[in-house]
Amino acid sequence: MASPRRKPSDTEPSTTGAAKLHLTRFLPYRVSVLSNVVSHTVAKLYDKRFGITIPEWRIIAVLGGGETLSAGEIAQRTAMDKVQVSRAISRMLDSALILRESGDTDRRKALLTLTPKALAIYAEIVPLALAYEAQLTSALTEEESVQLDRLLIKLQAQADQLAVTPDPKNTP
Amino acid sequence: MASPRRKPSDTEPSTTGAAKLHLTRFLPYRVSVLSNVVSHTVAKLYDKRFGITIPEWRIIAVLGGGETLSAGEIAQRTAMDKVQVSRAISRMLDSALILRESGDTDRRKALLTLTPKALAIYAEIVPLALAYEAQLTSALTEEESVQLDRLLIKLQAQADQLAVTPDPKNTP
DNA sequence: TTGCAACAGTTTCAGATGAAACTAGCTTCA
DNA sequence: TGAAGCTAGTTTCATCTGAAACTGTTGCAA
Repeated sequence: MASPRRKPSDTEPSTTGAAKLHLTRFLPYRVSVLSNVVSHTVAKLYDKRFGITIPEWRIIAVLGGGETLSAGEIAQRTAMDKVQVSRAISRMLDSALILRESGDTDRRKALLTLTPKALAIYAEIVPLALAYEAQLTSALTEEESVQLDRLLIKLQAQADQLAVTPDPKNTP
Repeated sequence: MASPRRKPSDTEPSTTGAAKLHLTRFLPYRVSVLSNVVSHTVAKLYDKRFGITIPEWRIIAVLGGGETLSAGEIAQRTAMDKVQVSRAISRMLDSALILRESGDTDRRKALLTLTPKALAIYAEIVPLALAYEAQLTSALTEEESVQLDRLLIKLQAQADQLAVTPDPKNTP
């Protein structure tokens, strides 16, 4: 059935001496798999009904309130890098979802606003997005949802830390 | 303080008539951002010290016990698609991390085993991976870790459901 | 048998990606 | 001023990716 060698009273310390690791219990793997499934599902939703990608959706989401932002500000708020934002914007210009005018004070900054067409998509897509989110969390109790919120905040903060400082011991 | 808008009795019904959506509170977005940061950090770790990618690491992880699996089985256990697995395997063949021999009974299935070189990487990498995971969860209490485990299981199950059946109402 | 559908794995193709180089506009300070 | 160095955003390049097409193998059924 399961484990071939029964006696861990090893005489051989090196061959399989290391700790074992089950991928399905490894947090980075689990988060990645969850994210993939969720993103894929959501991407299909957006693409099928509105013909937009997730980067485009994110831009619509942050500009949906009618605000005007620069590409850099969009990058910050959507956690995308500037290249991704630049490309999404150029697609959105083609499909008349966004309006670009260069700023008066600083002509490097482009001021970006959604077109009515994009605002209409926003109005339609938000309920769908929220419905999906609701379905996703429908398996959770109210209390668990609160826990999830707290855990995600903590994990994100810690992950950000570790991304900057890979190994504390190596940086004295 | 949780919910920001208490009174839905808004005075402006059409301009932003749709429900608003804050990206930073939208679960799919949050999971995606977390996954990106974690994956990126982990990928750097694996690449820098061992010159392997995450797909390769996953294959090493599932074969690390010394098992022999087919590519299809690896795909299942690593949640990668067969193309990804195929490509990772061909890279690993080049770098002598994996051994491939065609099966006796079914010559379509290739039997894959790690080489000693890969097992050595496994032995080295597992402690690093577990250390990263431990650092990631070090911000959580013991109880929170248990909660996280339960929440991830529930969310994954639900996400899988929704991936298969996008909208229950449309499938009578 | 042979014909055909199903399966394992690979390759192709077209698009997505990120790092680094690049362009253009702004700021600083000698 | 004006050279040097920022910053915003774009483009290039090399790689990665997933869907679909393809190759070779097996199983089944007429």
